[in-house]
Amino acid sequence: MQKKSANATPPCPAGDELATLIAQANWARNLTPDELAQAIDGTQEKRLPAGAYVCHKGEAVEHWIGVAAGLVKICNYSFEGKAMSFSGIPTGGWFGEGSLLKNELRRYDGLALQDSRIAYLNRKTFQWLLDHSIGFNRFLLTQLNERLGQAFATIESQSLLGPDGRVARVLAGLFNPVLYPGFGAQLKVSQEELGYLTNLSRQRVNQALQLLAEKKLLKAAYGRIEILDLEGLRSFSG
DNA sequence: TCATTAAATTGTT
DNA sequence: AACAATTTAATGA
Repeated sequence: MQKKSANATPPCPAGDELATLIAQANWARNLTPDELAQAIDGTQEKRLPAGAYVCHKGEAVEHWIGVAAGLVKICNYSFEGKAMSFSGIPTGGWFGEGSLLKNELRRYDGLALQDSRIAYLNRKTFQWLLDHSIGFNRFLLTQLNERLGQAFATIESQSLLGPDGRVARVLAGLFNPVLYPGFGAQLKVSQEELGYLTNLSRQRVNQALQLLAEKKLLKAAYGRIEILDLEGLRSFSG
């Protein structure tokens, strides 16, 4: 895939590049010029190679994090490293506002799946925007509402669908943001991990995968899943 | 680059 | 839950 061009992490880009970046962000559209300037001023960009951590579980949350380019995997651990859920944040996505608002320690790891450019907006600026910008608040409201909706959708499908449907739905959700760039249609997920995600036994996951494979919706390989029909997975309800 | 070994993942009972 | 078979990753010549 990608040849590693050494760890030569380039220095932070010129300010105007960062400015362009912020200005194009969804949440920046409704900011006044002054607010936008503040946002840019309070943001720092880092370039991270694939495999690097964007943020760590347990650390004090000092930044709101945006994916300027690349792909970040958010890993959520429930107990001591066990049961996990994760989702992908594609280019243009911002996350971490929940922990920032609640002033709690970060509850997940963020891992760059590709070489990525990550924007860190510091807490002080975040607070300032919260206090001053209606547009910013409007964005947060929308984003939080959207997350709430997704959470409900997940809960709903968990109780309404059978085991096979749950596996299909989780996979579809997983591939949703993660699929696009250089991954083809493959995602590295073991059947055991899928078990954690769906609250099913590994054996049952295996069974579900065989069923879904029969229906030509996916192909199961060692340690990874190849999606053949994403739409079919989404609408699978058997 | 290739062979050997260890670790991880899958399929089956 | 436990076992065997298979695949990948790591190691060293």
